[in-house]
Amino acid sequence: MNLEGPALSGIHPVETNTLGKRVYNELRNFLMVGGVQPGEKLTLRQLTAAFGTSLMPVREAVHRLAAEGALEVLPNRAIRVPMMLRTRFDELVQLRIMLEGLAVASAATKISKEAIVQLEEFNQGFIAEMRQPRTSRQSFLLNKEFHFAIYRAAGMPVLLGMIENMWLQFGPFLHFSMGVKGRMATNKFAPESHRRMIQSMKERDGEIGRKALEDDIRGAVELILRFGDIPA
Amino acid sequence: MNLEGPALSGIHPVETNTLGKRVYNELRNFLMVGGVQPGEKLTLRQLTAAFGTSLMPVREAVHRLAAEGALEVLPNRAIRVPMMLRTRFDELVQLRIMLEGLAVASAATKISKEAIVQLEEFNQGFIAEMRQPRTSRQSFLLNKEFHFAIYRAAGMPVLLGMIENMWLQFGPFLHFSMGVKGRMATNKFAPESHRRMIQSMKERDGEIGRKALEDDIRGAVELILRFGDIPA
DNA sequence: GGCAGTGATCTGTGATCACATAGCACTGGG
DNA sequence: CCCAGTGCTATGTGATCACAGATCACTGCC
Repeated sequence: MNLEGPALSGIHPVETNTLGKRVYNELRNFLMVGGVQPGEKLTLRQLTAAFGTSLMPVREAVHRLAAEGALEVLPNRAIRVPMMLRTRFDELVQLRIMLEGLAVASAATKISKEAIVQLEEFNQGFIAEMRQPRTSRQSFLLNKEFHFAIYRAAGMPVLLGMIENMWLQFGPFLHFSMGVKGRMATNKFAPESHRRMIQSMKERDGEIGRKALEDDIRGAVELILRFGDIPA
Repeated sequence: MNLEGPALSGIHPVETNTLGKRVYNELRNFLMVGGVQPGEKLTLRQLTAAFGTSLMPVREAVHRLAAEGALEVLPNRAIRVPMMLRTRFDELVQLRIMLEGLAVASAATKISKEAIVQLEEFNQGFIAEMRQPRTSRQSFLLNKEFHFAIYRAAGMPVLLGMIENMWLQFGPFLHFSMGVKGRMATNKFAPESHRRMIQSMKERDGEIGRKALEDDIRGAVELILRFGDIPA
């Protein structure tokens, strides 16, 4: 059997082997898009039933998410989604602006031309999706892909992990604005700040990109604060 | 039995209940002080033997440390301490300066007078310890306590967790400089920058503190680069 | 002599069982 | 009517067993 050449063009890397990781990824995505309410309690056995596995993979996934701050184990050993307090929200916003700002600035100095083209495609898709009256989860995903395409280009893997972590912890806040009031009225100025970020990449000017990103985040934050009713 | 009053003055909170957490803490400290060599492989069963428990608590601790970037699970599912490459080292330094700089600046605006007094005590102890010819692990611990007393005063719990994580990932680098060349020749200028950090707290000037911290870190970094021989 | 094939051994993963404890509805005395 | 006491249920934690896959030394054919 010839293992070289085009015969293998249709082969994909195996779909994330270990069961624990699959549970982790699904639960993670579920949290990141605001699938559960802050303060809501989860139980291992309830999750095992949902995923159809045994306790073990769920235990691993939950513990890992707890280590990342996306879940919380109370002194009672009960598991819940962290409460969303205003102080925590403000801290997360401040950290996001700092961390993602650094990533944008770093990316501006080293992103490839091909990646910039891809950025423009993501943003086109994002804009098209936002024109639809009924903003869907798709717009969220496209927005996320746009942002992380930049962050990946920064070439700072540790920072990238931190930023993923921030988005993860931010997820439950989205529930407040998106879940309650139907799908969130997406930030109207996002395409504009995205355009400025792309422009900064072309001009290799990190500080312009950093400012555009800050505006992008603050735009979303304003919406959350307006619609979200976050407890003090 | 009267549970109020001074009868309970000698009671301490129970020593970190769950077995998994104890293993996690011990392994964590071991890694943070550079107890294992970068690239060294670990096995669960070897650790279970060392800790005297069953596989379960060790599995939990190892997975958590892997989630935090202090350990690494290879595609072979083997577990090892991450390799210490120069690019990663530089990234960690950059992030430490940014994150810990923010913490210092934030602490300067809100730290209490009592905490400042405690800072001076830590630094006195640190200086005294450094005068000893044979610099021990004690000086490392006092230095750590000094830094984290400031970071805790910043009142930013999420940031605090990130910084702990950075120190954890930094640990194996210390092995290079401390383990190989005997105990590291501690940064001679550390007391000076510590003094400047204390001064900035008193004057409520975050930017002075941030600069002092950066000098402190860069001083240590220079030592590591000089003695450590970190692979490219 | 080099190397594919093979078997034993070791390692991480997943399932199942056992257990201490938290949570809670119920009850009976005040 | 309130509340301490009590037993039941559910939950997270830890131990043990089973298993697939990786690693590696060995072997025997080319």
